[in-house]
Amino acid sequence: MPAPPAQPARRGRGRPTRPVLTADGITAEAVRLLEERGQDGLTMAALARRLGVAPSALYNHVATKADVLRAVQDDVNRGIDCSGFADLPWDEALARWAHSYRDAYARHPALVPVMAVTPVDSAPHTVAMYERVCAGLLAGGWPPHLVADVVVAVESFVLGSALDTQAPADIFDPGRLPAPALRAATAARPGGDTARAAFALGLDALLAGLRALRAGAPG
Amino acid sequence: MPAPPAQPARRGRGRPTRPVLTADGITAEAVRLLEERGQDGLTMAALARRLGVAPSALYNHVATKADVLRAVQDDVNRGIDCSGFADLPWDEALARWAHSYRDAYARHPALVPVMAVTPVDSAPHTVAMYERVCAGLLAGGWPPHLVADVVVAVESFVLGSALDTQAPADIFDPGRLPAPALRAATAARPGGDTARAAFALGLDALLAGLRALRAGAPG
DNA sequence: ACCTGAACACCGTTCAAGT
DNA sequence: ACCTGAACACCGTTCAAGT
Repeated sequence: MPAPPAQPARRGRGRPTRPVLTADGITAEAVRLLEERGQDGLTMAALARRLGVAPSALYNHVATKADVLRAVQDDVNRGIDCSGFADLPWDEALARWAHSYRDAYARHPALVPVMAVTPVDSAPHTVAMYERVCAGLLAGGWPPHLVADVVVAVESFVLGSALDTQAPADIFDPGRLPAPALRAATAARPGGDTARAAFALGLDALLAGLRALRAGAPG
Repeated sequence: MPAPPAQPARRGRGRPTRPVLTADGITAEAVRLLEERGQDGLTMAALARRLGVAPSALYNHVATKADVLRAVQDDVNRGIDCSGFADLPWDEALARWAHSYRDAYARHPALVPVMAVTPVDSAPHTVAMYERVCAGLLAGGWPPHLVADVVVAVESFVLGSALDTQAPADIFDPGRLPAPALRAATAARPGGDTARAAFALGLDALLAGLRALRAGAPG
């Protein structure tokens, strides 16, 4: 959190008597901006305006906008629930983690491509998350050489599902094109939160398959 | 394909004697540009330059850049292999489709967010793809009310996996942060194409789970 | 060291003018 | 109808000048 300066800082146009910005304060404001205004709303200019500062001032604390996104991502990962890996069976822990992970990125879909590609190095909360997940899978008897693949597979499904939450409800409407099977399938689909239903079905299937795979391994 | 004009068109600065551009020609060039220069390389200015035209000329044929991306996406979907749904068991067809789908979007990761969110309406190849997939699942005995969820679940995994192919090899390196389980898991991971290994494991698990679910349904 | 303000090289998009 | 070229309202980023 950006500790509010005891005295109102910065008047003139030189160096302020006390720093106005901190890297953490920039990150916190970026998270808020992303939540309120979405992907396109997070610009360096908008971020600076909300911090009461000229855009160029940000560059004293971050190197690039990608830097800001990485910090925001680590902050989002801080909120993902890994608690199950401490005391639940690995599959139940994985289910809890996957749900929490999906929900977090459904709130921040712009971060999905960032998360899929950004090295974990120097992102402390992200490393802590993976550490708990890997420890839980190892404790659950998964052979070490498969653990990373299991994590990546579940994560790929989670991030794809997070993107899917952004799809409009009528995404599968074929318009005036002929598509009887597609029409039948969408017509038979129950109403409600369809993205959540697809996620639940897929996660159940994925976990059932992983259980079967795990049962075939020693340990 | 943009049929090359029989005579060199366009000299002066008024209306050309023959149209220089077509919507299909713009799409074809956009696909090439995206493959050669990647996401950031696909700008309206670069597209216009390669077509020998001023950027504003594009707007006589497409309404927005998002329009171009939608057309590119439908063109990419044209290349996805749905052949299995005609004569293979549904699970084998789904596996073939998923592999082809993942490979196509691994080549065009910038389209992943587009694909996840864009309505299928007026995208003929995309509608044709979903039609074959749904028909195959219905023919395989899936209850109609589950078909769309199965499609979306597999698709979410595929698109997440396509993004994962863009991750650097050392994405899980925790740097100097303490993370023994994460280190053990990454150290035990065999070399080679790790993204493909994770995709194969996840797809196997997902399909095994879907088979079990399908076996519990009538048909 | 850390801010401001001007500047740079871009974006996507609009629109009057030309044929 | 379909092009050009100028223009608009943006981007992210750099940098000299100020304290």
